[in-house]
Amino acid sequence: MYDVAKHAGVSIATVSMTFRRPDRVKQSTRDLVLASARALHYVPSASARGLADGRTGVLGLFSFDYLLPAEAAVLPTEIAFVREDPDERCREFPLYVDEIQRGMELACRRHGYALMIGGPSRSGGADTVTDIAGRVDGLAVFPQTLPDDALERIAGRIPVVAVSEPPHDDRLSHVTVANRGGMRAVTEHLIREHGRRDLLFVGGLNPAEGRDRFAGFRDALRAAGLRVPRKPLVPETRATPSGRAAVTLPADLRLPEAFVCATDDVALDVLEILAGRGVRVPEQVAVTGFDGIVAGRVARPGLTSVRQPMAEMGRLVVDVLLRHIAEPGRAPDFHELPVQVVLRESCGC
Amino acid sequence: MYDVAKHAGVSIATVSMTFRRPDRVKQSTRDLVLASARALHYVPSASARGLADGRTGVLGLFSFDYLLPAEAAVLPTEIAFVREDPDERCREFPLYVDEIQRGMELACRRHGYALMIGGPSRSGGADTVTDIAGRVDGLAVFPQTLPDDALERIAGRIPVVAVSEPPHDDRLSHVTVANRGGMRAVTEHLIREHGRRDLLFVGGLNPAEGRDRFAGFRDALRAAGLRVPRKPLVPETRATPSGRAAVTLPADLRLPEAFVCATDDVALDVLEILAGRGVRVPEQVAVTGFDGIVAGRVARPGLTSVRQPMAEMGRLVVDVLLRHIAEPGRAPDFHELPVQVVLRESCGC
DNA sequence: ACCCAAAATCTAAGCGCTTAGATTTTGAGA
DNA sequence: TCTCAAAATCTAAGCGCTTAGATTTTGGGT
Repeated sequence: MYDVAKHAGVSIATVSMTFRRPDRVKQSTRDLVLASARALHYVPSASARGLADGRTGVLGLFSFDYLLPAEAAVLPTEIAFVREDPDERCREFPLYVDEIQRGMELACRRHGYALMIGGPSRSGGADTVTDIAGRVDGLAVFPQTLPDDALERIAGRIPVVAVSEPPHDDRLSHVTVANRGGMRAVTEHLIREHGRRDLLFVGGLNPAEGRDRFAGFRDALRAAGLRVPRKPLVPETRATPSGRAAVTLPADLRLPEAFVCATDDVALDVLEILAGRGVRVPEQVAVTGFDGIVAGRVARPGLTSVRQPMAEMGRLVVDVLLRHIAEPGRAPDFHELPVQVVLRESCGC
Repeated sequence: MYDVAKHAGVSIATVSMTFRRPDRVKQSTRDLVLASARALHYVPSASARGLADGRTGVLGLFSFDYLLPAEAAVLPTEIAFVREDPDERCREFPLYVDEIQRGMELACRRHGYALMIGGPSRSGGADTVTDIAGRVDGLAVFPQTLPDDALERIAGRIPVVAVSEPPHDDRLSHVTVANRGGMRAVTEHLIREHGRRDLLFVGGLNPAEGRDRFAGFRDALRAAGLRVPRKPLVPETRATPSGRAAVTLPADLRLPEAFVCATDDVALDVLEILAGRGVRVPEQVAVTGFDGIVAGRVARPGLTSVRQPMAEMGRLVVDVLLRHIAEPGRAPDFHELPVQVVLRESCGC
């Protein structure tokens, strides 16, 4: 900036004004400054600006600790022909968090913010997060990515919204979905439309979310006058070749009339296990999921699921952050968005 | 930091050292400082650090100007049941750029960098990009997002790599794929394995990329001794209800034995048009795409395509950026990655 | 030609950190 | 107990911007 000022024969304040408040600078001066900036390849330092005016113009997203594929996949140097890509690929991307992220990207762009994406790395989560937190004006975090005390520390400095997580800390804003109602709806569908009465709930990996969904499952059974189980089936997991944690089912498991799964991820694993055991879905047993991820439509049979409005969630997360940035000290917001039951083949439809 | 220093009874230099070079601080002092930091909810300012040491620890991605969906989608407040989601949804996400982005995310995280995502917004591209450029240590840009002069201006300040774009400026690093060889391979597959001899190349929306792919198409025809067309069919586009630009085909178009499309996006539009006209694929005509996007596997029939190694590209982009950051003044890198032909039903397989 | 408010521009004080280089503390060895 | 190099800590000078408030310029009215 000093160079531009010298080149244009003005003070640095004028250069700054030219960019920040062009209306306050005489036309001729403005042109002069802009010409100099162009000539010198001037790129303003966002760090300096952020330091000077106390805001960065960036929102942050602290995302999952994705499995990090092996350092360098060995690529064929020749052009290869493959019959079909393994289903596995869709299981890793896009997940529902990716769709929420996309929603945030769009919303950020619309509001003139950039989005910074980080997540826990092997070096340990707490450090990385203050790293991110120090760069942004507001932060969205996915569940299970951060210890609560780190969250609160950050929330004391900048707005934080917990995404896709049942409210568990009233000092944080929350954006979540109708986990309970959605699960109840899909369960009732199985009962009413497909006459299934022997339903088994298969739990997921996130206990908090799963709790609400299990409650919805029980609501449906209770309303239908069926026996209401006390606990979900909590499956074991194993690591797939690619490193993903996949659910396993006991070999001697009695086959219910339907597996009601806490997440699509679990449901897809269940579908795979059943296929491996020669069990036909939905003829012998129905399977449903929750989330509405892309892999659910690629699967055969197509997975009946409860879709979260992910893009909308992302948008809302940004709205909430911006609102709290504009209005510091505002009380935390709480939003629960509606869901949609997507009927495909795996429920019997 | 000043508060932490006061609270711990040390100088700010010691606080800084505690975080940057812990080995240079006595154990007892370090504990004291960390305790104070925790007590005061200290979150270091990345702006200040970036300003002081000249690097931000962030890589940037300047991405497409996605179509921005209408402000607030009206969500049902009741739980709705839908039979299936329209294909349209997969057409918008994830695109191949999203998969590259994901590759960058992972690579960034592995190297302790954060990733900042921005793109042109309605307010005009050139401003936003210096905005992004000023925040990062290196920048990846997708094709057609920026005027060349803006790119060069930035490249004069920080490393820039053009992603998925044939080299067209030797002052920039490039990461691209075997567009020509890949297209030749899939075309030869149609000719050799399926006996198609009357092939029509349908151009895409990115002329530069399309040029190489068309060249590969011609290579295959020439090698097979078939008549080699001078030009691709460049289709008109129309806006879909959701705002996407979809390809159209002349109503009186003579049906070839195969549509060889420059991108999956075009190929999927072609599939849809053909379905609308009652033409059976692949029985009456084969269709192939290029890119390997997720929507291609969701489509019926499954789309035969040439898959780019997108995750790998993202990883490589990050490698190139980091290399140039570590070694300023290094000459631009150029990488062309191999592709894979994915055979599904639309080619007749 | 002169006055004076409005417009344009400038001066200078930070913003919160990093890091040479200066200063103080430490503790092993005499 | 004293010495002195090594270890620990501190002082202070920026990093490149923003923005009050001070100063200068402008130009319409007399």
